[in-house]
Amino acid sequence: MSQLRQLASSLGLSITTVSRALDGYPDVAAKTRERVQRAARAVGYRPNTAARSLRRQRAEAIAVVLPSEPGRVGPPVFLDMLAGCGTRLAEVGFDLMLLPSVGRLSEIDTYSRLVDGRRADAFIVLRTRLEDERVAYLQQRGVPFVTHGRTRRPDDHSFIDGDGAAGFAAATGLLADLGHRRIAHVAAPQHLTFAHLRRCGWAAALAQHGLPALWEAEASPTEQGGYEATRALLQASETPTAFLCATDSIAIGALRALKERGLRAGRDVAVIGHDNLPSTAFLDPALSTMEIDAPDIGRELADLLIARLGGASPRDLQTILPIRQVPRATHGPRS
Amino acid sequence: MSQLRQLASSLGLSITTVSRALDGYPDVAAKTRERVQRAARAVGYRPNTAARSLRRQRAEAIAVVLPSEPGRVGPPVFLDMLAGCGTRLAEVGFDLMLLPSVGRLSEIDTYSRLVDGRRADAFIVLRTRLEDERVAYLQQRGVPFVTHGRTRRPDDHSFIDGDGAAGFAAATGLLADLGHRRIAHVAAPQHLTFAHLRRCGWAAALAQHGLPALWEAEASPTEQGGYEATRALLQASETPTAFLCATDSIAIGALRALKERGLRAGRDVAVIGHDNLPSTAFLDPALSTMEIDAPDIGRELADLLIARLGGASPRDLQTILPIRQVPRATHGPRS
DNA sequence: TTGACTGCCCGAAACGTTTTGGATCTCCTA
DNA sequence: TAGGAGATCCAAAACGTTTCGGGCAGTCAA
Repeated sequence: MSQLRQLASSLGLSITTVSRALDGYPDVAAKTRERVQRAARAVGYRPNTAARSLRRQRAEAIAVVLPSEPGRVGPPVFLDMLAGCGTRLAEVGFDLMLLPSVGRLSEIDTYSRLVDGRRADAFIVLRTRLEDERVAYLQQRGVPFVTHGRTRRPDDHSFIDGDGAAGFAAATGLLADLGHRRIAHVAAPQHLTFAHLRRCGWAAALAQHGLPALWEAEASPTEQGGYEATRALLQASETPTAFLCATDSIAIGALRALKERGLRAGRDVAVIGHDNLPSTAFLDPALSTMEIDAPDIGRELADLLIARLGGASPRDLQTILPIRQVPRATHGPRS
Repeated sequence: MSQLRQLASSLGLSITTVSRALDGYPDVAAKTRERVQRAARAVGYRPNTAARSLRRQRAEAIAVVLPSEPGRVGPPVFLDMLAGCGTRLAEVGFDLMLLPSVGRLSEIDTYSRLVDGRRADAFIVLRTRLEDERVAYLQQRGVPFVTHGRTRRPDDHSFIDGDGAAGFAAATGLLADLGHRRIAHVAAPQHLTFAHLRRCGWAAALAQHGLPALWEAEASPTEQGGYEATRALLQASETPTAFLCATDSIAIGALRALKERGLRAGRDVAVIGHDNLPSTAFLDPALSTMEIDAPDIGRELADLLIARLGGASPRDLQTILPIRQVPRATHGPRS
């Protein structure tokens, strides 16, 4: 016998009344409601999720499809963000589903499985790309979603993002003010929006300062990628005096490549990263970096999603968070 | 109208037959089955998850409750592991749910919500503790689960774990063979099983080599923790010549503390970590470390879970994976 | 006294599947 | 030709909730 039926008969009430009492409907006597709630708590009653979502026509779940680029899944900070996001979602009764997808092809397949099977009510899209087929798919299907990062046309969807362009422009300006004239950018793959925007910030600031954008390399977003790209940049006849790296992982690889050339970061050459990975403060020299200036971006992401599910328009749910510079020892005075 | 009903009527069949055809029952004519499958593929039919799991009495989902210790959620490698695990689980039709839990109290609460609401069919328990109430709860409720890491009495449940004791014993032996006589251990919190076992390995190897276990500190498993603990160890009148760290994060903090004292890792003093974090190969000097020697531990974890759901006994589902030493530049010849 | 209204409660339908327990038809054997 | 054995198929029940559409007293105003 179903739990609810059991509870109802033990109270001498109908399942209707018990259900309504627990859901807080007004047409239940206050006394009855209290009696029901007490009894429910006593036996530890929880409605069966499948039955409830079948009847209610929603899954009470949010899906995150992990974009599995070759190598690493994503920056470690994803896990913290998802934790914060899940905590907030739990407050309003939603659970978080984590779906890894292997190939590029299976990515949309995973989405459609979740949408068609009504397994998820909304989506979180990570690592957005300039042209993002996931966004296109969800828009076409009319499923609510929020992206972490923008796309080329961010106007028509809800997103949360750091102001990478401003952050990288500021860092570039900082380097220029220190006297650097040959400022290189070690970029992440440009189809990723965050990488594109960071590069834009760098390029814009160079133009503003009348400096040439001659030194630039695209790296896979790993230490190895940063290492290789930096070595390539050091082949030039005139080598850069500053290396603005798209991520801290890239910067760590860059530091290694520079040291192998006998260049001391923070003295002979400047290096700045982005993400403020936990380890960067303990490197020697400590890495100058930057980070999104928000206490809990996962929670903010969840808030956007909740508002979206509540019917708010995507246009009103677009958050760009400021970037905070974290100057340490590697952006050094020099040139 | 339900999708299934629609599909059935468009084919001139009953929903029973369509359902059975898709599920591969033998009492459907081969011709009919093929016709049904083709039609289902054409319209992109997917059974409604809620309805299916209501009827089938299982959620087709596995839950991971993230233990949120203060500070960081867990080692970044968790995300990769979960991705591998989810990929394997998806192959047999299970989805992965990620549930962050805030306080210690809400942890069991989260478990019971999922169990009572039949939201998950099985659990993955991360960061096991010597005395683990989560394990006790799941055992008492009779819910299948697999832990990542052992408990004090691992015999009665299924787990996957690295052989931390052997790995740390081997590393200690390596240091002893290099001539180190004062080998310190910078431990992680000892209520965590992995930390306990690593410390056991260190202590056992010291005893075997007739060396004293005099230098030891417990650190929170972060760079900051390693930094502080190492500084404390350096206060001793006779300071250690080798620092065996429970994790790479701790080791990175240790490296910093040592450098501040003018001690060069790999020359004046030896440091070894564990986890082989992506950045450790690019540090200068590159960190000597170790790691679990398995291509995809997440997938193996999923395999255990699948076997467990298939009815296998927990005793037959216990995997201890070997640890591979990753010697680099910091375990240096010296003493 | 009657009718409308309110406060509280309940029976039954509905959600979209899976599965039980036959029903029908054909073919084969005795 | 009867009857049994297979091969296909299907109607209806079931899963455990939520919610629609009343029903029944009691109260209040006319």
